[in-house]
Amino acid sequence: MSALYADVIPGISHEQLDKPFRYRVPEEMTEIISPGSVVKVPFGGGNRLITGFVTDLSDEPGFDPARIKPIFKLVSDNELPESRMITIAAWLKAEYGCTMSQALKTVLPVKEKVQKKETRLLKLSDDTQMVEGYLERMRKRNAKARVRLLEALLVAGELDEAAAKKDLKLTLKTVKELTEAGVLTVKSTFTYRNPIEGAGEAPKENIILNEEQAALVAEFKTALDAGEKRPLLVHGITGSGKTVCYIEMIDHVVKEGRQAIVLIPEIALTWQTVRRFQARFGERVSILNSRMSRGERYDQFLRAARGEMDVIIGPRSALFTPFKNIGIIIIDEEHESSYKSENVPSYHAREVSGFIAGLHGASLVLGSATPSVTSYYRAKRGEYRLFTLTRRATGADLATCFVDDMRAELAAGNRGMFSRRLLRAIAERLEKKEQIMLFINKRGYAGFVSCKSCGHVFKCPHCDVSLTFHKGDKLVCHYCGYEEHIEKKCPSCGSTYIYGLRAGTQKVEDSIKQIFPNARVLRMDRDTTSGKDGHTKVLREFAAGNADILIGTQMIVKGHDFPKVTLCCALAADMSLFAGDYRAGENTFELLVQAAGRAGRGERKGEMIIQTYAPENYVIEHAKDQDYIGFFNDEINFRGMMNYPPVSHMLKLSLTARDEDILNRAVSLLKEKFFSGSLEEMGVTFIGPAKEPLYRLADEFRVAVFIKSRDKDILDQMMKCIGDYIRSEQVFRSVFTRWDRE
DNA sequence: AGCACGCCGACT
DNA sequence: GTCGGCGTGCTC
Repeated sequence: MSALYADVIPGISHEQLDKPFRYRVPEEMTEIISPGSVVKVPFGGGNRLITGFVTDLSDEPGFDPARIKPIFKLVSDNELPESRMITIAAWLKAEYGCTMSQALKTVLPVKEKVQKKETRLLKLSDDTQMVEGYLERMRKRNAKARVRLLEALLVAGELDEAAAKKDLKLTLKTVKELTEAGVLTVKSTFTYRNPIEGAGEAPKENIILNEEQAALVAEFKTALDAGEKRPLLVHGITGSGKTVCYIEMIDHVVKEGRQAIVLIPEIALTWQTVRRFQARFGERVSILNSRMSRGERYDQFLRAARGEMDVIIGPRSALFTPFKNIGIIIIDEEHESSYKSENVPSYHAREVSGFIAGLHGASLVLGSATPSVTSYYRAKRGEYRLFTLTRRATGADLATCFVDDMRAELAAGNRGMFSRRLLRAIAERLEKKEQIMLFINKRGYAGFVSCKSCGHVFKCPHCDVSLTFHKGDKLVCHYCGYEEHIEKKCPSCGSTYIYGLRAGTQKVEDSIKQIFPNARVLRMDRDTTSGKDGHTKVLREFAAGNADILIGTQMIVKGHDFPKVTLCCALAADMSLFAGDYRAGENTFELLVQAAGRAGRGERKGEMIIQTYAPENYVIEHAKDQDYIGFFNDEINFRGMMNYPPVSHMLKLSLTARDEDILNRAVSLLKEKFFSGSLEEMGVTFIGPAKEPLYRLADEFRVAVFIKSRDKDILDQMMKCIGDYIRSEQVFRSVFTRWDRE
């Protein structure tokens, strides 16, 4: 289908122009124009030709046809970095159901800061007499703006143009005229900062790969040279030395004149890691992180576009670095949830990487000690290649892992929050002056209810996820909206000892201090890490040995290594295990294995203790043995049985409105229109609506519906179809909608 | 961003 | 009157 009209965003960085303008597509262009094309279009009254980016094609004019102008010319350089970014934005729009403007903001995050790259300094001419004369003439002519500027300059000598424009309310015209008259000179300087500059030369590392590592790098090189398109999943246990392999792979790619993007979860982006890359790539490597200003980040993008660097290391947004010819994208710790954006579009770095790698013909490498169930599933199906690293490069042993049944503790009369084994172990470590980490799996904790006597957890009969407690006496499923009254008695064992787990880090700290009054305790949570560097400060204190016990949420488990830690305990593993989310098992397994990896990084062997009411749960059992494959097999079974991703595909549509009635009306309209039997026959399942965990937030009401199908194409069509419907119906005008891919 | 338009003070 | 500067608003 050849489109008649194109949406063009002017390549002028100004907020008011950051929207599409409709143009007619001349016949000879219809076959070759596409979103991402760069064009010249007549713009404004004088029809001056400006550069624009095609964001969309359509058959409707959608604007007064008499006023639509034709595209002047197609700049057919689809190799331009900008053009590629628009192509990526167009893909984001289609894949995640957002608007083009939202997609562009994701891909070109600092577009409005373009002028920031250049600092323009205004300086008066040295010819004082001439300046005085000019000023006098302007005073007579009552050219207020010019007088204002000249007077300010006489006082200050030099002025920053942007600041002067703002403070003195000037237009660019005034400056231009003064420049032309010769009373003023403009000195412009471009500043590019390298965030890791000034660190001095990093010591050269003499890299010797072990057999496994060498095999991995060799495999990568052969596949790349053979044009292999499938991503490579590296399953390597903690300490197997994935980073050295990455460096070798990148080296291979850089030597071919191509660039590399390395994604790392922000907490893992430590100084030491950066140094290792710097040792090999020197000035040609740069980093991005959230603590850099927008301007600093923008500088990195400019440097990349100009070809001044080869390697960028950063969080998921580093994916949008405008390199000309990407050869490799690496996602380390690929299971991390921070790779999914919490904004709109809620893209997943893994999926976007696949698309970008496709554009550039680049290799995609994913690495993890506990791969996401999705990636491992794809590897098993042959969509990804799999490489396993089994040897620990450091030679340290894995921690011994114990599971303590808290039901048994209760039966034995222990009503405290620590098992007897844990208390013994803590005492022993304190004696030996070794360190201890205690953590609570709080992430995703939604307040499930269970029986403390037999461990029975109240679950949704339809979705097989834990029900969550809502005020009053209700238990609710947050996928399908199923509700039931809370029982007074356990339906499984008849005990009345039923309630939700509720333990905070504060309570743990109090309790520990009571039992071990001489122990030095550090607590890490939102209260103790208020400052900008709050948590690094706490972690540094602990690393320096200024405390015996570190208590916190899972954030203490990620991040740094502490060689003196020989005991790590998950105080309430069930909190994340029964989080009311189909990924609860996966998140818990990953967390427990990671925690076990924290214990015993030094020469002394470590111990890991898991406290639970569900010791027979497959997640806990496999975590105890640190058996990923065993866990995966059980987990994928569950996902398949319940039609959860990755076996099925799942979309979530969130609806938010100020008016509860309007929200209800909008949802029933959707149900009426789409929740039909014919779609069920096509293998599409609608679930919900269910109230979101925070149903009422900031005076808005929030519900969600889920759509599942084993066929991704059908789901994509559904998203488009529902999106069009929402845009066409009046009720949805005051309803905010967002899509999430699960 | 850059251009036209229209308002308002100063000067022929 | 009318010339020219400066603010305002629009650009498919």
